[in-house]
Amino acid sequence: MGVDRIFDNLLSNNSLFKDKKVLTHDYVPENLPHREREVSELASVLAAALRGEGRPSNVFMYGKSGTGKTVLARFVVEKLKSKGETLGLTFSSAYLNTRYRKTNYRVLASLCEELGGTSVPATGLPTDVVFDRLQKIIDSGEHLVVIILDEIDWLVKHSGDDLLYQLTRVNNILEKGEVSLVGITNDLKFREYLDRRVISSLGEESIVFNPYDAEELFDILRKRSKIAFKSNVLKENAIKVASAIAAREHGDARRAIDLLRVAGEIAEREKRERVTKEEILKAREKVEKNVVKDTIIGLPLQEKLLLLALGLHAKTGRKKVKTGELKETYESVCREMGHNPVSLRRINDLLSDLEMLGLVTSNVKSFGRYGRSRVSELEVSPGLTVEAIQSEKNLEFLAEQL
DNA sequence: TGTCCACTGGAAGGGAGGGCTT
DNA sequence: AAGCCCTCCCTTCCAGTGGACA
Repeated sequence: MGVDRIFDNLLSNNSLFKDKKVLTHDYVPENLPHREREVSELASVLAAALRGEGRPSNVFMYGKSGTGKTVLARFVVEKLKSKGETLGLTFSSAYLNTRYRKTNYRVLASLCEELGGTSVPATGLPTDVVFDRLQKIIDSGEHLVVIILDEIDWLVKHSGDDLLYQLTRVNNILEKGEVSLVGITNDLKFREYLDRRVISSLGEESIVFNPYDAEELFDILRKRSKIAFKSNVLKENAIKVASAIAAREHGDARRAIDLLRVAGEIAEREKRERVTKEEILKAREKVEKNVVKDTIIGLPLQEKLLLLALGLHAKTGRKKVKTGELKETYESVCREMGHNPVSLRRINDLLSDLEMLGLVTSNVKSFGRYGRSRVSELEVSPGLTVEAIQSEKNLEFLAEQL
């Protein structure tokens, strides 16, 4: 096939999608079916700003992944901004996921960038200087700023709740601007990590999100697919299957939407004219794999090496490993690859990280006379781990041995 | 009942990479 | 350019600990 024709084929191939972006994660729909209660709860809190009743309370939103917390927060804040506009009021907002920016410094830097459009150097500045900058930015606006902190548990587990405390207190210092915080977490026990003074000011209001059931998912998927796919492409039965699958996985709407998108892509590639149950089932496997793979690919080198060591243990049949044993394997992996191993103390921290990502489970267990250790276990298939890690060139060799 | 193992996890500090001030 | 101070990632040090075993 001539090079010039490679793309011809892909382009001429009649797409099954009408508007594919409707099936991506950052798409915010026109309305949020089955979340009317939550929408009105958040809206009624934020409405204080519209009524001129001063700063709205900080809000805390809990619920498992894919229950609509993130999209709802963005949705309501957007509505608030546009309603404000009609009343001649200005609001601004910032959205930040602390899973990827989990130090105080980086959170503040991101907020400065998003609210003030000024870039902050990656390191070098004292954190309190960045905090001052943020304060000035907010104050110069002379209006309410809504800060949405998603997956806020990552920040707190990694850096403590000092920053959160400072942010809840910042209104006392600000002269003109005001801040309302919307914290989002899928860790239902999150409160336990917080200092009481933070709970009392951050948890002024809280909204709990329950998982969607199969019927609700079906309805959501049907509405989305009407916009996303050309007519008669997606069979009703396929939507049923997708919603049933997602309902079983704690009602994760995001996963369900992924299923539709990937199923559509599979059908296109296989040059089908319809998306059926078959494609959904194929998509299911692929989506699961992709989530895990992307997570692993994004890992720092040392965590990948650790994961490989866990993979080696899983391969030899002893899935549960004490940290001491894991360290031996990990060190031989490092030797093989020509990397310097990190200390035992550091391994512990890395394991905690991997556990938060859901790639590993671990429990501290006592073996009485034989000491006390964390027992870790790989939660994903060793094969998939290797596949993902192979993308890192210099690890290929070792990965082959698994 | 006490001992003692094999760690865990907090605290402090070092050095690489970097910005700000003079 | 020098000197200072910062963050981030990591190390070193160490007190603390659950429970099998003597």
